[in-house]
Amino acid sequence: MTIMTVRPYSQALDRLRAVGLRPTRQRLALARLLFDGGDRHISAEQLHSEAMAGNIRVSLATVYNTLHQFTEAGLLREIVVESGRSYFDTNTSDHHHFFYEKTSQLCDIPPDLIAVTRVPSAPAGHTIRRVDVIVRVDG
Amino acid sequence: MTIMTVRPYSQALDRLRAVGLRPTRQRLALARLLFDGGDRHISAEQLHSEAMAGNIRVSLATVYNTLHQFTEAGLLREIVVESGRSYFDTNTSDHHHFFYEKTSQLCDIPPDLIAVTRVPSAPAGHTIRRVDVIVRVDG
DNA sequence: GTGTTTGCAAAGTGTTTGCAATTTA
DNA sequence: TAAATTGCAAACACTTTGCAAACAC
Repeated sequence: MTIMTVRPYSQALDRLRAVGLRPTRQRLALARLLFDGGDRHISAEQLHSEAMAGNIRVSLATVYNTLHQFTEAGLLREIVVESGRSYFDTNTSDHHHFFYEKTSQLCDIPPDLIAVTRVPSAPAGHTIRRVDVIVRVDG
Repeated sequence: MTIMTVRPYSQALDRLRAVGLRPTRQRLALARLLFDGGDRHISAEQLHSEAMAGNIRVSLATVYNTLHQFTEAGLLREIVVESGRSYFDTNTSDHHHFFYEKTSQLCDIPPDLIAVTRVPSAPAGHTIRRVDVIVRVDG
């Protein structure tokens, strides 16, 4: 039995087309999970579990590949806060993060709530790629 | 053949005593490698290699244990910049980092060269543990 | 059809753990 | 000697890879 639900329009297909990634079943399904629910911070294993829960057959290897392709294409931003696990942020605009160490949860800090001033210029021969600010909170 | 060199006084023993860690041969040797050469950013495997190169017999497991004990004791600070590898900073004072993505090298940014202003207060029920700023540069 | 993408299972990397043997105080 | 520490090897968690089968255009 299949229950059909009316869903809001998904931007997944558009996003894939915009960056020139072939909209395969797996990529589309993952893109929907990632982008149709507002800003998310998610690990590969979490995304894979969600896919399984939603009856989307995707291998974990494909989830990893897809997350990296999306990141390279600029649809995602990778965040490193714990050694041994990567998170991917669907919000690719300029902002920073709270990290709840106990629960391993990430939470956006809007750019107007925090400011890094006087960023030193990059050492000779180097370019600043990004400035990451992680505010680590306990509890 | 062994070449003896005159070395400056090592603070390793004092540091271990100060934090109440039993000064075993391994801990002393690692503390010397860590603290007698100025500020360092080092991974467990790197430290283990240095120990081997210096004819100090320490197992990798002990290097990991020791790094964590030192970190808990406040002698080191752990820095996460790449998923899958931890670095330990012998400089535990308040400062931030350049991270050279190509070479995976870390470099201190003195606190007076960078400033995070308007750090948002921690969400209710939480305390800010630390604010990490990573300036990622390529090359 | 042709080149791309997928899934699987195996391999890889960095880290942690259990426990007997050793060392320290 | 009693308690803490070490080393080993196995276990771990997460991630990547190689390659044949499946898929998209």
